[in-house]
Amino acid sequence: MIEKIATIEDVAEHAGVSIATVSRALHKPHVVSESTREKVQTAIAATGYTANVMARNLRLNRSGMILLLVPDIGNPFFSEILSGIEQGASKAGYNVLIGDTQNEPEREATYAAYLRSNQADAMILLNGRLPAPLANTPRGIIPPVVIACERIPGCNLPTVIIDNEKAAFSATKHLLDLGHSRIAHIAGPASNILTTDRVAGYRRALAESGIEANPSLIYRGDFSIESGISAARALLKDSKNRPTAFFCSSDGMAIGVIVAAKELGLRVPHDVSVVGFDDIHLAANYDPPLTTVRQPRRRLGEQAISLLLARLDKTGAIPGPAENPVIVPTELIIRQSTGPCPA
Amino acid sequence: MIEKIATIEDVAEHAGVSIATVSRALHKPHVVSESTREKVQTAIAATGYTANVMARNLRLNRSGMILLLVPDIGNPFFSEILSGIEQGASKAGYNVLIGDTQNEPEREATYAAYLRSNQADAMILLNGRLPAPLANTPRGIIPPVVIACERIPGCNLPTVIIDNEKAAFSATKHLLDLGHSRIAHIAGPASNILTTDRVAGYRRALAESGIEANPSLIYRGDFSIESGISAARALLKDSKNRPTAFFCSSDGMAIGVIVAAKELGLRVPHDVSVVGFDDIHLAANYDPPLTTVRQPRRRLGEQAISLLLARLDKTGAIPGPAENPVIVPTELIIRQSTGPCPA
DNA sequence: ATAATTAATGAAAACGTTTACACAAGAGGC
DNA sequence: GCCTCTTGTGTAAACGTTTTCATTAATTAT
Repeated sequence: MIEKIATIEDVAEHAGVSIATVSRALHKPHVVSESTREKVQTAIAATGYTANVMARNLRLNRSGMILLLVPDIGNPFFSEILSGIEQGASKAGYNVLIGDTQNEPEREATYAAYLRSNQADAMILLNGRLPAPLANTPRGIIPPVVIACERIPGCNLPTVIIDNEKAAFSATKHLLDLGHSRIAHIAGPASNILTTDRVAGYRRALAESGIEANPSLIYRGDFSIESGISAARALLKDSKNRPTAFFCSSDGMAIGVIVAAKELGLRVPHDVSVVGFDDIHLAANYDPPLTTVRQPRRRLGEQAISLLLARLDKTGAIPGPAENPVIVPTELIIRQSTGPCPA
Repeated sequence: MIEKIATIEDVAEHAGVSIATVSRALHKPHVVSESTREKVQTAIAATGYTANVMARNLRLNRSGMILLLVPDIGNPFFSEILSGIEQGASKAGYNVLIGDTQNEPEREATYAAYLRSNQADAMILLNGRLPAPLANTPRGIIPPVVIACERIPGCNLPTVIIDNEKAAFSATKHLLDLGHSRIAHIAGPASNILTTDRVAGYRRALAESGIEANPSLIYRGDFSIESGISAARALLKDSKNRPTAFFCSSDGMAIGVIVAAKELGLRVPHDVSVVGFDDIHLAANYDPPLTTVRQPRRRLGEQAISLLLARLDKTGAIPGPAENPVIVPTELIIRQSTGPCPA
């Protein structure tokens, strides 16, 4: 007994109509008479017909797929953004295909080619870099791409981000207000625009308090717990003029700093204050609960998908980037990892 | 200037050959003469041709898509499994489409329908439940589906899991060996087979030590930190005969227990020992570092995809579940959240 | 009554591929 | 010189849809 999947032709035959009528009964019911509509319905039930989406998409010249490029799907930071995107996409009848690029330009290029090969209708970039095939798009043609999380300088595609400079400023300001002056900054990777923006905010806050930024207090990590640990170990070694506070560019690195501080017998926040970035779920339940900059991750995803859907709707119209980039607000969440500067 | 994407026909014309030859030059190079192969190559370069994957897939009657059903993509537990799957899949030329079911049977059914509608060639289930459309597959027809993480009783599809009973046994045994006898168990949701298996392992360990399991020491959570907190609050309230140790069915709940214990001024492990499950990345860096059962998540994913690929290869052959289920070994990682029972 | 409109349907083209089949030309064996 | 093989290529059918266009029947307007 061979499994034969029913096609539209089987349905047509069973209902005694043409395949065109079956198709219309499904997609433009108002244009087909009630009696035949019923016949088609029973035929569909009888044959167990399910439309072949691939054939449909080929005809319609769309894939129904939105490609999402993320640097690392394992990072919980991205999963909530993803969730916001997924929800908006599926409401609009799209599926979200996740491309885990692992920060490799090669993989980015491979995925970006999906746009050309009709495997995806549009793309959202969370990776902060324009894939090669996209970079040399002919002038005047705007690809269906939205950038989220990290702005890409010199690229005027629709973008939704947070104000990293401002967020870093307020985090640093919080530490200054607590009386700290030796404030270290554990930054992200150098290649990252995030890093530049946050360092700038950190610097501005110090400057406004009349403090000259000390380059030896800026350390470069990679957002991971481990990089936070090693940064803190290095910075806290010299017990004489060690920093009394850390502003970290991710919650992971902040946790790393706390781990290292405890290792050295330092209490947080009594001896050392620590501010993170992102407000991952665990931040509230770490010991001590983390003071951090909350990124509205779900909102970020929602905004990104809605920008993209708008772009896909206007078939030929200029997708006016009226206010580009879209900026979603952050919030400094003060918990118990920060306290007054020790005497 | 209208953007016109080159088709195989454009290439054929440009090279002065038929479209059949172009197709062959691409997929069966040995069968076409060297000179035309070169002509085709230059034509491709000149036109900027990229094959339309959708058309190709329609013709070949495949989608190149593997559907992965997960209950919650936001859970970091799944992301490493995903990573293992993704790697194997992309090596075999497949893409992985993630279906976040949010534990809703409706969404599971919607996604499972992708198999019928040719949007996916195969499916991997991490959600521990057979989607409705799959449940009534005609006898004798084995759908291209692999189950991972949670076995589904009465379902003999290829499965790859850990031995939950045994893992729970060894975790509980570890606590017994430390002298604990009032050992609480924070279990997972009742609907979950995991829960049953782990409770059984917990019970067996107690029984082997001649301890009768006390039903009031078994609490039901949902794997979240929050549920761990409320379970521990309830169990630790009665300071008289409170448990001295907790075996938790997830690291999240274990962290919750620790949060609650600290809240009450109890020290871990001095006053209370805690064992988790999963060994998520943070477990090693929590305070204290968590004793936990390590699940080889990447291996789990790799095994699942390799089972699936094997199934997809043998076109009609019986995918002999020679050893079904495949069991990947777990490991008890002893860190500092467990210690001897207080006097 | 007849012309003009509307409503419902079917035939066939199209989407961009892959591949079964047919065919032509050249190579080799007798 | 003829038959057979091999090699390379083209023609056309198929994959399962949607949609344009034409056709018929039924309704309305004149």
